[in-house]
Amino acid sequence: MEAKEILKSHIAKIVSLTDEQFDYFFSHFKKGSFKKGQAIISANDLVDCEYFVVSGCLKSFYINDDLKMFILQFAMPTWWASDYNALYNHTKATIDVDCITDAEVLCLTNDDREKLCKEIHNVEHFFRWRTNKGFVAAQKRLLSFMNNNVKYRYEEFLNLYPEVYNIVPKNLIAAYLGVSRETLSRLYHPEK
Amino acid sequence: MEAKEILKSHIAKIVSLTDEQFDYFFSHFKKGSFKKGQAIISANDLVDCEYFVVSGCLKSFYINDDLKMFILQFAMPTWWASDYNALYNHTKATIDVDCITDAEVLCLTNDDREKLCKEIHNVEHFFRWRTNKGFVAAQKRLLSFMNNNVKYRYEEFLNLYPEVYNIVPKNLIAAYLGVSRETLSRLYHPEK
DNA sequence: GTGGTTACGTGACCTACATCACATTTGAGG
DNA sequence: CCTCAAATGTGATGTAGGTCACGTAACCAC
Repeated sequence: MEAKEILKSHIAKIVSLTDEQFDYFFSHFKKGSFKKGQAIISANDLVDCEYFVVSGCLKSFYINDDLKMFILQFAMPTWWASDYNALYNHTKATIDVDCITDAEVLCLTNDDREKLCKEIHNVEHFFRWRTNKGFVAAQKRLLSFMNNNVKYRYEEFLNLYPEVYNIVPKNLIAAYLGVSRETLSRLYHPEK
Repeated sequence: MEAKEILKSHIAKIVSLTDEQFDYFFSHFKKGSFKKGQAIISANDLVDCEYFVVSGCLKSFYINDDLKMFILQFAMPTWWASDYNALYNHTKATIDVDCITDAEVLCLTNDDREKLCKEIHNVEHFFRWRTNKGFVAAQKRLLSFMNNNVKYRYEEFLNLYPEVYNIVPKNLIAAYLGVSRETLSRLYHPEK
């Protein structure tokens, strides 16, 4: 399936756009192809786009002063990624986005999104819906963080994102769970 | 200032509504008054409203099987609160919302919000903006959780929400930070 | 007032997870 | 098919923060 079709059916699940509306909407996206390991956003960049994943897998992550990595989000096909804090507030990136596998994405600038939201009411509805989802997911993850130990969170992750689990190395899953890779390893290889 | 004025100036910071539009918008809200300690949403309730705080302070929180409390959010005047997961997905509440102090709120049902978002484009814009803010804040908190120790997070909280810090007892702040009240106490009373 | 609930302080001890160190396996690229 | 880097396993040891226990102080409600 083409990038355009993938985006179209993704949007259609939430709002109805006429073909003309969708074509107009789509005309604001720019295709991008990236290789495994390649950076899409780097800390201190100016961020002006968000990225819709057509194929492959991205991660968005923060690197702290000790060079420890924390993964905010994985992004599989039909998911969106960016440094939303930087994007919305026109500040420099504090997080990185890069490719876990080769990936194709569709880029949409912040300005174009805002323009489209103004011009097409249903587009604004779509983006509101999407953020609502993201907000609820983030709150759930926060609660799980406070409430559950690593083992539970690991299994929860496995159930929630089996398709990610199958692609992503365990050290990255550890970085998503906020735990050391050693501890994660010991979880499913109980010593002795 | 009246509830209506407070809501009006809160909205006006983000979008412009005509007076007629705002009056119509406002006509969908129902006033509510609650006493300190009173529950607004209880786990297993059906949730059909979200709440705009006019005065006082609310908390939304989860109680786990060991009866330990985790605070998702405080809500001061002009902030919004609900069990958004339950509200958006029409499921039963898994979190509670109650009053830390006497409080006045404006209630808006989910159906009315959706109706208003459809009818008035700018209203949809406002709610998209609001959730964007919430999403970014939740992601920041998540990162801080993974990256920083309790002491740092406590000070961060203090800087971010000084007005909450002055109202709310420390055991609730501990529940927000996801830490035991004993540990929090030892932080600023370093034992000799 | 007084009694009782809620907030807060602090010591002793426990535990989940981090860190460091090193060995082993895997897999992608030449 | 080889090589080298990345991913993974595992032991020893350290530590932030939890839990339990108990005591004091502050604040209602009556």
